[in-house]
Amino acid sequence: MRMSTLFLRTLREDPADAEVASHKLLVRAGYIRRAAPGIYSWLPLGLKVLAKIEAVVREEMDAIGAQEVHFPALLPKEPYEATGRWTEYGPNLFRVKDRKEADYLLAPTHEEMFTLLVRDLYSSYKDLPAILYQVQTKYRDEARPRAGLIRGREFIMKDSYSFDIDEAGLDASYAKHRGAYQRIFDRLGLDYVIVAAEAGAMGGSRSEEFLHPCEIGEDTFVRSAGGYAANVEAVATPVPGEQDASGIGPAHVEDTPDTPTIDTLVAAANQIAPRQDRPWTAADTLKNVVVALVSPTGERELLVVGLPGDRQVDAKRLEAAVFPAEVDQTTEADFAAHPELVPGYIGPQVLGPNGAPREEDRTDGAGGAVRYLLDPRVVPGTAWVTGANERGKHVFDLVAGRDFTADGVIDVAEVRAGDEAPDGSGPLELARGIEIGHIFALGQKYAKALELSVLDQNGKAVTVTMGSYGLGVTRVLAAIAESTSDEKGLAWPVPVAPAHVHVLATGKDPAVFETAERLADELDSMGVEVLYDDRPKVSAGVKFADSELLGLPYALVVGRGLADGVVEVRHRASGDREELPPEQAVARLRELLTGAGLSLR
RNA sequence: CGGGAUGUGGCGCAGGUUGGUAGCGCGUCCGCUUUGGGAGCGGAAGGUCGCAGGUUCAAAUCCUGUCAUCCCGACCA
Repeated sequence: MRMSTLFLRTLREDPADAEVASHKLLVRAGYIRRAAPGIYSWLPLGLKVLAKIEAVVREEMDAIGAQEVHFPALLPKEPYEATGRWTEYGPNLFRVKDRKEADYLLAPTHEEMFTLLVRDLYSSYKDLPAILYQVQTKYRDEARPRAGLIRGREFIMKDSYSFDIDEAGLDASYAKHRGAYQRIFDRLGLDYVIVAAEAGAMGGSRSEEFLHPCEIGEDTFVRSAGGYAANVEAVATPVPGEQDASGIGPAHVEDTPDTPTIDTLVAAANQIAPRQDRPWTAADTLKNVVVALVSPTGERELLVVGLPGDRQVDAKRLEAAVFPAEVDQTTEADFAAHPELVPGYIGPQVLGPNGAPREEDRTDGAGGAVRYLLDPRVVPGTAWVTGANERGKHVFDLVAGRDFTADGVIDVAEVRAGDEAPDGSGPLELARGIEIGHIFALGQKYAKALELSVLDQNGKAVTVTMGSYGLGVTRVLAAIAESTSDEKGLAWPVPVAPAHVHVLATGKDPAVFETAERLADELDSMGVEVLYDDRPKVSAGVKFADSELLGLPYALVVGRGLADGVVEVRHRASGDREELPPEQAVARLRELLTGAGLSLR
């Protein structure tokens, strides 16, 4: 490639709408351009990188026996109605109508299509196992696209699907994918952790996420020194043993005027009913948080979550826990429908099984007691200070199991650094990451919904067991850019760089250009991908700056040193420079690239 | 959905209170000079000032509405 004819314009200034490094630099360096919010056009250099990443992905997928297919991005709604996702996916689904007003969608993922394809073509256990995949553009109408390619509304994903006769087969397919993903990210030079995740939206039984640890990541995950790692949405709180409450006196109501918050309550408790052994703390209180849930069919229901007062409800954990219902803000009307909920003084005595009988046929959330779910820490025998359902009053020594019960358990309290790992492997630390891959053991949800079964050895129909495995190709590209770039620009690792060596001819001496061109040809003939900056009348400073912005792993500078018989080899990532005679420089580059795993002629 | 900010040549921005010829930097084009760290000088092209109404002799500027974009938030009764 020659810079003089390459379709490229670099920008000196950051685009105004970019916040994160990968976004700013990919736009400035002319790899991508914004077409609409969260939607990007790909320019020549960007496409080269994309192709490199896709090639690695394809090689490793093919290596586990997966076969590539390609579905349309534009699909009819029927298959998605069959699985319920036409509604479950909610506003995140791009919906379109054709001229006959028929509903279509831009696929956010393709479980349905793969399932139907296999159902149509396969009918025997002898056909299984099978793994199919595609590299396809996906569409999700994100509420808030951000950070350039990291959270876009259009993005490229490799999605694959495994089809097995039983759980053991699924386990094998799952393990194959896990291994393939590890090899892919290793080859791409992208740091990652594998964390336990919430199967949530895909309705599976178990799943793991591949996260690239990164400050600007949107996923919070935890890990312990002992090796436990999980998405914060999937952390299971260790359940303490039941307490012996026999020594705790009966619950008693106290006047606690003007204590609508946990802080004011704790202060009042220490005034009104001080403990002998230690002061009251927020952890002694039972906070009851009202949330409104909206089911996919639009039914609204109130839910009260009871949790220790020193913890807050984690919105993402809550969303994951109540899926497919959505969490909505509570309104005046919600409270009007439930006069027993006294804001600031809500207590378990009127909630769930402790409250009024349910009127199950009501769908507006009114009538009967509000459903009540407890944090796992609130085990039977624990005593709490909590609301007395009357303005200005709280109840003390209210014992779980003795004085109240709940409809169930919900593990949605915030996870904090220092919390114990559920497997006892030590305290947790919190970190952020970019989700670059997600593997799901789906089970039979889609196979059942779409009636995918095969005949087994006995001629009996058996529902197929599936897995689905996503890998965000464009997001991986952004993650690599994010983690390898510096203040000067991009700095691609060899396996994904749009080209390997940036040959720069600096100066105006014709000998410089002749030598540069000859060296570029030499490199090219041994299989090195070369970007040659042959632009005349462009100053050395501009070429250096562009070269650093574009971020090829190595630069070969032919310029003023040529008079002394040397050229310069520059290492983009480290900034190292070496001066060598031209022929040695070529040999040196060959050595460097071979060392980076490239096979050259 | 809530809050905040912003919409002015390809990109980044000023101008707006005080209404009166639409400006600067980068980029692009032409000429000359320059050429190892985003060059200099001279010339040039390129803009319905987001959109729609309104006020006014006159609107980028004031008023109303609307659309869009970006950032933060989303529970903590």
